[in-house]
Amino acid sequence: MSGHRATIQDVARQSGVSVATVSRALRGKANVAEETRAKVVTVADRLGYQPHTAASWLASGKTMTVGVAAPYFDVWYTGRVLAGVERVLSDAGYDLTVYAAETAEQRDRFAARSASLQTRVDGMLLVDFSPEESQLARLLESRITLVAIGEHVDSVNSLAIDNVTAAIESVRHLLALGHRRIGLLGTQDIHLIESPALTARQAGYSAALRDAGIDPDPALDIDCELSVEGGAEGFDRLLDLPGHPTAMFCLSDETAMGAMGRARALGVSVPNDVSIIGFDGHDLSESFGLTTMCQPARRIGEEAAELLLASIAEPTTPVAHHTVPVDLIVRESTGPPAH
Amino acid sequence: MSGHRATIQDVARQSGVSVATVSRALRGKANVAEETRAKVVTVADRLGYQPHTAASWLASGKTMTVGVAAPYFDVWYTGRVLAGVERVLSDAGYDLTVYAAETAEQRDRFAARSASLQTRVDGMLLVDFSPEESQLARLLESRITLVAIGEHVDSVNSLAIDNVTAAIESVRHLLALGHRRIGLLGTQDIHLIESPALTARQAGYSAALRDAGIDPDPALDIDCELSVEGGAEGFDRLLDLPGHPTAMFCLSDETAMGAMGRARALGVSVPNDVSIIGFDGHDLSESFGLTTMCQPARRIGEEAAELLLASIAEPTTPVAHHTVPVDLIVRESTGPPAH
DNA sequence: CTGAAAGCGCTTACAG
DNA sequence: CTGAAAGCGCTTACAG
Repeated sequence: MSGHRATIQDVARQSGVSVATVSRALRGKANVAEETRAKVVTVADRLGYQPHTAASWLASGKTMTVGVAAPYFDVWYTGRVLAGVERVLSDAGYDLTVYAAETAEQRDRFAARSASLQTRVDGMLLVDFSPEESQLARLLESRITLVAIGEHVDSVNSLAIDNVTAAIESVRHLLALGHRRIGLLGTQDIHLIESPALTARQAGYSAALRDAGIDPDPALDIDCELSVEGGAEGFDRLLDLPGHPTAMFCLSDETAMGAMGRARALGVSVPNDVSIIGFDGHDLSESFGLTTMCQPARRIGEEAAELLLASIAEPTTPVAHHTVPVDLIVRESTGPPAH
Repeated sequence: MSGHRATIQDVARQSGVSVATVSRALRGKANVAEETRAKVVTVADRLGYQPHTAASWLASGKTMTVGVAAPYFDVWYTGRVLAGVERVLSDAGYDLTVYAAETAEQRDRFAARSASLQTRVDGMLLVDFSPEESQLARLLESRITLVAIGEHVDSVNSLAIDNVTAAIESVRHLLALGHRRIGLLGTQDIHLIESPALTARQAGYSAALRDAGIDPDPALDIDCELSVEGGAEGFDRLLDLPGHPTAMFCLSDETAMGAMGRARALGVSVPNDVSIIGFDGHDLSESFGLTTMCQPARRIGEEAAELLLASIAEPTTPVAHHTVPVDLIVRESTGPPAH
């Protein structure tokens, strides 16, 4: 009414019952006379009453909030996962609080807050965030319900693709076309933050080559940023190499499309002069004619959120690691090497 | 220690002071003996004490959390804005809670929660979310500190580009090249949720045409989705038209790139057969050689967050509307019509 | 500089 | 089915 928030006291007073009854009535608990409930609801509506968030949290111990720690909210993969997570959570009545966790410092700060996060969220999603031992220890100690996305973390529920196998399959596609010198683009975060997902893809790349009797050439490992710009820059670096590769395996589609854009600008023909393969299944990969290893990012977000909700509801469920299938989509950006 | 969270009581007991002093010491308030503070900090560290989130909120009235309501977290623009917002907020010690607000129903649900949001966040960012009258009323009534991004909302601080002028400039570029039949792609959300930003761009499109003595042809207004897929579909629809346009103004870069991808697949030459211009300045627009109206999405997010923090700190500041400049970048996707 | 006390606004056994 | 009361864990005037 008159400018200030209505409290449960106001509702109680105006409906002539106790605050305990108001609480029960409004939260749909049993043991409230239908008549009483109707009266309380009417008054609450009229006053525009909604419970004080912090007061409910404090009294009930539940926050109806889930946190998600992820790197780079402006990257396609993260955005997709986030959209999936958000849909499932909001359907279930949960709010979503986001935490940037790309740099080592951010991750540390995040883990250091574990104790207070425990009282801030009911559960936490970790996207491409493989905590260091000390970070994991804090997180586990705080007993926050956790689900890891994109990486298998010991003693934590997780949902991820098999990056090694996916990378092997990608590189084998290039090998089968006849390529022998295959570059690797986008390994910067392997060195910067030891991203396990990327490290696994790198391992798959090496394994596939070795399996074909080829020794991975360190000179072909380009540690450019995993981004459009990084891909463009990496493409240049790879082209400058004496005896440049005839194919490039890019660790993300954004990197791959950056490389293709650079090729277009330079008049380098894809795939005739150089084949390019990406990783993600980005919306735009089809428009680019990009061959890519498709992962269902949005679905991953949804499933992870469902897993988290289930494990919030049933905290004793044993830890499980789920693997999500991927799918190689061959398009025009890959072909046999020239001559 | 022994499995359970340490409370301020534990710290008080073990450091031999009152909880009031612990609170002051840990929150860096003045009027605490340096010696006392040191002791308290030591004990708190040893116990891994961190304040209970809800208890602080309830007692202090501050949540150190900001909310952002935005449509489509997996769209480039939203992701960029979000990344900018996140950076500024986390630097300032604020958390970020996200609310999806794309459908009319989501927006309604969101506005209906105003009273509880007031106790959940210290301020709120509204991205491309021009509330209906009743929604705005609730929001204002709840006295949440608001900043609108992308659209000017009456009686709310805002930060936006000038969509009308930007669209006029885009279309004039095509007119100057000699185009007379210019299609418009991506107007679906104008009809679905009356997106004011898109409506403004549409208005600019019409104004530029009329100004050149051309009557906008409703048949050239394609209400496809503002997305890669939508662009591809819209491209087909436009091409199927008898006497199809020689140029297409796409309301987002994703739409434009979807259209370009379709052109590539069909063997339609851009810009020789048809010119395409986008809107956004998407990372990949350069790789595509796409002419586009560039808006500094990340910067917009950062500035809006700064604005919000300032107005949380100084709630009495008068309402202001800020306009952010845009920049037309001409690339290869636009050229003179073939005739 | 420090402590005792009130208060923030709910939820939840516990009685009845 | 309902109410009185304790308790959730802090912060913040108010005294001293």
